[in-house]
Amino acid sequence: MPSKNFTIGHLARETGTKVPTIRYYEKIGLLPEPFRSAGNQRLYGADHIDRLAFIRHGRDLGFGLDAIRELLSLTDEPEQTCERADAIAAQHLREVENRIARLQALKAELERMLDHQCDGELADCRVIEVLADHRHCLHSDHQRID
Amino acid sequence: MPSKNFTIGHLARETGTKVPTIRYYEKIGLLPEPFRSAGNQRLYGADHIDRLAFIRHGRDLGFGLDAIRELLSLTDEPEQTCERADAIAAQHLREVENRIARLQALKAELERMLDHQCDGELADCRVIEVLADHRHCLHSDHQRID
DNA sequence: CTTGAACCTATAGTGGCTAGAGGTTCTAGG
DNA sequence: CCTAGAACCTCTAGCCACTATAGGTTCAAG
Repeated sequence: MPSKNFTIGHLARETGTKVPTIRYYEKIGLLPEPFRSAGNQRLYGADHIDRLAFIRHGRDLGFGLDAIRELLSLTDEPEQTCERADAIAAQHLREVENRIARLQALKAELERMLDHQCDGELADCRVIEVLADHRHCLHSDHQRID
Repeated sequence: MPSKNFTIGHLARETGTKVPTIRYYEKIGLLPEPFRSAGNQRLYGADHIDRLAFIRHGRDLGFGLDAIRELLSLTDEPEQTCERADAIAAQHLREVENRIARLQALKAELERMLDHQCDGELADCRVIEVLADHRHCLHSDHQRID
């Protein structure tokens, strides 16, 4: 029987997570409900640390909670092959690459906008001008960010 | 007196915006309340098209609605210098650059994770392994994305 | 006069938390 | 044993920028 020693504050410090975030993960079923003390306070064990660290690391790598949920469920069936885990990671990599590409197009456009340093009045301001008229843009087919 | 001819659907098509988004912009005070028809339907004029196009273009370039709100208010006082508009755009450019840098670190980490193609069982899966143990990462000091 | 598209309002949901109110429990010191 | 204050509890609302749904009204064409 593993030790059930940690308070939620300990778990938070141990994993670099904020306390409300831990309760949030529990509410959405990402962390199992822990035991409670006589006074109704949550008591965690080492297995919770591991699971939460896994989640946080997934978040650090930009995975969404749904992806993390699936990756967690995969670890519960270790007889499976890597196939699904690799697919999830590869899909995420593709999304990250897409976002980088879109942000780089944005960066170029913003730099172009700022290149024309105008010290004059706002009526001649390049920034405002570009915003007011889409035709000033190189690529008018931006996709929404985020 | 300018013509007040367009329905909200026209304005939406004209600017590539969804109808509920236009109503949302009105609610948060980004678009002025338009005239209404006898039957209470919104009627827009050319000035609304310009203003909405400005907003959408700002969004395409990744500006937040607060930044756009300020840029719009600048255009109402054209005797101002470009200084503030340039500062807003420069600040946004810096944020975009930061996001690109963070995403590129992420991309490298994900590629490293997927490099080790494992056809074996999930117990040996590199993806899971890395997620389960932060020490597998090159940089353990990721900042949260978004 | 009827059909159906487009409009109206109002509310709730998205993701991933975060902040606050208002109350209880635990722990250390006196 | 008592008290102060830190840490815990639940519940609700807020963030961004929309998007979706429900349930109703108005408008244009046939």
